[in-house]
Amino acid sequence: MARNPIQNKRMRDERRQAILSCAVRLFATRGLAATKVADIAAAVGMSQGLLYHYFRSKEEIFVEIVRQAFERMNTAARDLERLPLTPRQKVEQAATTLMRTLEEHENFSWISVLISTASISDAVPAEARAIIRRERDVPYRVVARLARAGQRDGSFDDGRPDDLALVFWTTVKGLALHRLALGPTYKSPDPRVLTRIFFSETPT
Amino acid sequence: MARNPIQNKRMRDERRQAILSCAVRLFATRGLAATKVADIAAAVGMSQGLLYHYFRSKEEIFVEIVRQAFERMNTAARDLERLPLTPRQKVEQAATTLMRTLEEHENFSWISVLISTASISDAVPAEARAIIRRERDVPYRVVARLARAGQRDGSFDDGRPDDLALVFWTTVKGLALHRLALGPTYKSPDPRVLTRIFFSETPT
DNA sequence: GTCTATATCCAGATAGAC
DNA sequence: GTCTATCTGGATATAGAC
Repeated sequence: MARNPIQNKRMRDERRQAILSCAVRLFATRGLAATKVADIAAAVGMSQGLLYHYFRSKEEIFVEIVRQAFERMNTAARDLERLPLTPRQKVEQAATTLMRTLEEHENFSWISVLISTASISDAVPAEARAIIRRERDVPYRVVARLARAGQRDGSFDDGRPDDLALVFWTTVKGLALHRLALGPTYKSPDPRVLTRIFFSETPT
Repeated sequence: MARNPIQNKRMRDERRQAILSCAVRLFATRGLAATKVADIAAAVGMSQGLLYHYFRSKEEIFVEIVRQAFERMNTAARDLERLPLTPRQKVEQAATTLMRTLEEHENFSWISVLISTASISDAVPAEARAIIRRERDVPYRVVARLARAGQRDGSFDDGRPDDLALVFWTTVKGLALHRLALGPTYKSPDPRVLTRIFFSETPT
């Protein structure tokens, strides 16, 4: 019974995703170097040898995680920008969504921390570093453009748009870090602590 | 010519500090596991073997860094709290000092990142984890008390004090991360992005 | 105190049976 | 595709000369 080669590929892709999602948690909590291939294999429930049929090396797994993370994050940022909403509504939606995601999807925090630490590490694969350098500015630029638009239409307070975007995202990254440090105890703050960066009061 | 045993101890302590300050940078940028003892020894300019006359292991170096970092940070936080200033002035001073430190002393960012990542890692020595659990809340509590005081005397806006403290410190930690990611390009934002967490406008 | 040399261990990657 | 067994390199920590 010869199997469909397309189905074969799909099963292979699913297996690769399973490996990636187990590895994210380990890389984020232990770092690349301290994570053993044996740990990843155990987490996903396969032998160490088999793992090498899906990825050529531990580093390749890491690079693939970084690649996918930026793809999703930057797509989401650009999608938000295109929605038919006012700058103020976009910022409010972003803040609410981020606070909720932070609470509900632990995975978001893991990936955030993984990228954050990889950004400053010189112990990550060169290819990962290249992706990071190329992609990391996108969400900052989207928020900076939002800030500029909101200041133009008068609904935002003053402040350098680049500064505001910086504080916005560093707060999100900081909260992700905090969320993991606290574990299940964590409760996201009111989204207004984020929107307040851009405008003081919130009358609808 | 027999040497003074007190002088001997002082020289030994200085040497230990030199090792620690070299190791901070390496641990922060590579993580504990990826930092080789040989790297630390090379950075401080001694042989690998000699390093073991000052510390029993790589992990002991790490623990000592964490211990000293919390000692300094928490002392500074408690000192600020005791100054004869209004809550508003204390927050403004903290924000200004932190933004300036961030820009001028790269070391602050390294230590901040080291502690942040160590807080969520389960690949750090148990003793380091114990210190972190015991000490990490101190700065949050100081700022939360400040927020409460400022709300009582009417100079701060509303908002849950714990939320405000959380956002304050996560922003600082996030900026430290960003500062290292950017390198010399980095320029701190206006301190008002921090004070704005507590009160909207800044008339003297 | 300082070095060089080395014992020991452990993890990444591979080979080859099923 | 999946496993077990193994090769190999490299890093920690120690030993011992100076």
